[in-house]
Amino acid sequence: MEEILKRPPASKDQLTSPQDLAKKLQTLINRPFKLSGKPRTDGANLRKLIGSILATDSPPSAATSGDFKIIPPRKKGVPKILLEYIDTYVVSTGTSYNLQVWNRNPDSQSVQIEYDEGTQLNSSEIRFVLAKVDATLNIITGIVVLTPDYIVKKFGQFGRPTVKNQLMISQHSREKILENTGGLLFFDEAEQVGNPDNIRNLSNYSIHDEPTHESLLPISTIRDIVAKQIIGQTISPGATKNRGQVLESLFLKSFGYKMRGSGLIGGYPDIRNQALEVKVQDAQTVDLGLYSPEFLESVPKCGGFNTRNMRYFIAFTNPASGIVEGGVLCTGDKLGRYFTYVSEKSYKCQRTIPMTFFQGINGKSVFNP
DNA sequence: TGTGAAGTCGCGAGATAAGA
DNA sequence: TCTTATCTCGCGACTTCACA
Repeated sequence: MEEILKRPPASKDQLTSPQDLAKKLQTLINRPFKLSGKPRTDGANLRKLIGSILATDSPPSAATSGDFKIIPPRKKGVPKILLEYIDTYVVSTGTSYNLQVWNRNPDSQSVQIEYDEGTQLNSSEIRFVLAKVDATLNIITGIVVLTPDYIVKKFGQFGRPTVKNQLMISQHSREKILENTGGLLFFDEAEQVGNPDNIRNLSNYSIHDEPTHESLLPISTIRDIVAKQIIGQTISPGATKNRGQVLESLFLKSFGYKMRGSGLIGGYPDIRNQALEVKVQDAQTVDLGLYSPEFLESVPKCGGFNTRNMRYFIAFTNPASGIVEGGVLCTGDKLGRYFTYVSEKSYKCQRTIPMTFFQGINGKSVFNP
């Protein structure tokens, strides 16, 4: 993306009005836009396309570096195309579109850019540019420029922020671990929990039952089960969205739990009856979700376990074959000693927009229709 | 069944390190 | 000093789950 687009306008009043933004983007209607199937790539391509048009069609002059401050740390939540103070989104298929806004509440007055002369640009002034793409014809069929207040009035408030914690396991660390015996990095519990003989009782429990003295297995027993029954198993790379559940099923079977109903309901931890959270990972990022051992938090209905003494198994799968080649098994408190937590939580606000809304703008580029 | 919340995958881009 | 490679991490699209 052009460098000029990454700087805010020289002053707030230089921003192109949203009505004029919609007019400028009219040229994109019926323009070819091939979806790659990689969401992040498609989002970046749309941003570049919109950016290239706005950068060449009498854009605002950009502020010079000493004249403004970006307030959020690490520019978190600041719109990508700062020059026009917009974020862009691809709307493709489905019956509704899930608009996700990262690290800011679009309906708040939170300051994003502060000019030295005293004026500010805040969250509620960011404009949303949504492009409806026909996935069959591979063309842009409609553009809509929306303001946060319009979205709130028409579709309702943005939902409660969803927090997401992440952990990084570098390629180097991963390779080192896979060189260990059995490809496993294991740390025993500080104090032994449970009894190895409890495995005989597990058929009487559901994995969602609260852990008890009669159900908990020591983490060393879990290690033996992982080594013998989990490592070497295949989790199909095709099952992209439910690989965690496949791994959970493998544990369920290995522990001897009886499957009841659909069995797997997600939540934290995955296998509550063993105070065990399981993750499948073949990329560097491990998505920890709402709970992270970085922050000590008690876990409800989990026998007094907290995020630090919760047991974690992170399965390293081969990205091509899906075979579990190794992994990490330890309590939460050990994870931070060997891997890196992504600093500061990210959160997102979500707002569902029915797809019928986009059908109404077919062939048009409009502002707050 | 519809909707909001939570979870998953993994890419893009910026930062940093290594090499020429 | 410049270029290239690698690492880091922010976050977009999509899926799934929980619950009213």
